[in-house]
Amino acid sequence: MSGRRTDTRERIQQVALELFAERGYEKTSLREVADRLKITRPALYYHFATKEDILTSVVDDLTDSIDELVDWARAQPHTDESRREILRRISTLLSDQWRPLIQFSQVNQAAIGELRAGERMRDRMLTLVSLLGDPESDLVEQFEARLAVVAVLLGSAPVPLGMETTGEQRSAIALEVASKLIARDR
Amino acid sequence: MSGRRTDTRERIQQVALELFAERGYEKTSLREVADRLKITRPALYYHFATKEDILTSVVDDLTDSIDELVDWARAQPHTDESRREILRRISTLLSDQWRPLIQFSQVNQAAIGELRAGERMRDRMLTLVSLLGDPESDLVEQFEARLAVVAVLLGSAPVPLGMETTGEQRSAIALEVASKLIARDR
DNA sequence: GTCTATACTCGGATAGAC
DNA sequence: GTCTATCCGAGTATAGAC
Repeated sequence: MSGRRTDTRERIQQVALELFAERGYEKTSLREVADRLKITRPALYYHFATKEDILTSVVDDLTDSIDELVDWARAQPHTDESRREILRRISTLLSDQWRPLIQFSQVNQAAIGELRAGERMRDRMLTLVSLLGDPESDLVEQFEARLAVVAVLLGSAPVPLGMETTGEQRSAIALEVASKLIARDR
Repeated sequence: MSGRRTDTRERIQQVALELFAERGYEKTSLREVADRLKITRPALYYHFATKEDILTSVVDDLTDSIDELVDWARAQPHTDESRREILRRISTLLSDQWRPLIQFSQVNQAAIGELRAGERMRDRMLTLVSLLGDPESDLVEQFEARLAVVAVLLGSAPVPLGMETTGEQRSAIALEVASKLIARDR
């Protein structure tokens, strides 16, 4: 039943993600990917037709992950509390599974920008943001909703904020500021 | 007195900036740069020793531009009004001279990240941000100051905010939200 | 499903003439 | 200050064996 006999394809995706995030898509050679996996370059071509296909598959995975959150968010009522909960979930995902993915997508926006898959990903991101703002609301409030997501993203970035702050502290601060931005009943 | 007889060096920087911003540093070949200028590749090497030197020179120009603003900002009193004025100036620069530079630096952060010149640029950016926040203030306020700059940046980005909004509108909205973020006497 | 061997292309860079 | 000619290395990709 279990299907595939090897997990090489997944391992390629994982290593590619790491290297793309670290050194950028263009600067990463398939040589390095293969070496790190202790397989040969041509072996990669059994699993992916081109280098770009590897990039696409990684982007698609991130998009799927965003989709899950979007689906959940869609089912929520339009209250301040549920909006805050959406931000909380984004924050949690960011400091957990999404961390490498986000670093990857920021570092490689030049490469992702040219992909159809990249278009899809940006589209879902905008959808997610739109769920934080009431479509009825004015442009300022919509901008604040967008900025709230950026705030949470910024909170998970490895830029120190004053000396001796931990990542958890920054995330908490970011979440607090973001929540204020989307609070509507005041 | 005027010094140099040709402006080729400046034209190379300008074309490189355009191409790097459009298609990314790695994907831009010196062939394209030379072709667009109607000179040959080796001619580039008269003005710049390596491709990376071209990148460095562009980054340095941006850094100098930030420096000017930092110097001005340093001389201002620490009031809400002067902080708001700093944001206003950033916003103006962004919709004017800085636009291509900022797009360039966002698209190419993978490439810039590895440069000494990139380190310098980030450093100045952080300095600029720190001038928006009272160093005495708590971490939340410092984070808000940082987010205010990001807000202004976001306002100048070409992402539509609802349908039919002009760039000027978005900039104005961003500036308004950013000003609220750094307002302290409330 | 993975390997060896290899073809092919392209980009950065240099030497040296004009 | 710009050109022609050329080198070299890296990188993607394919053919075909195991």
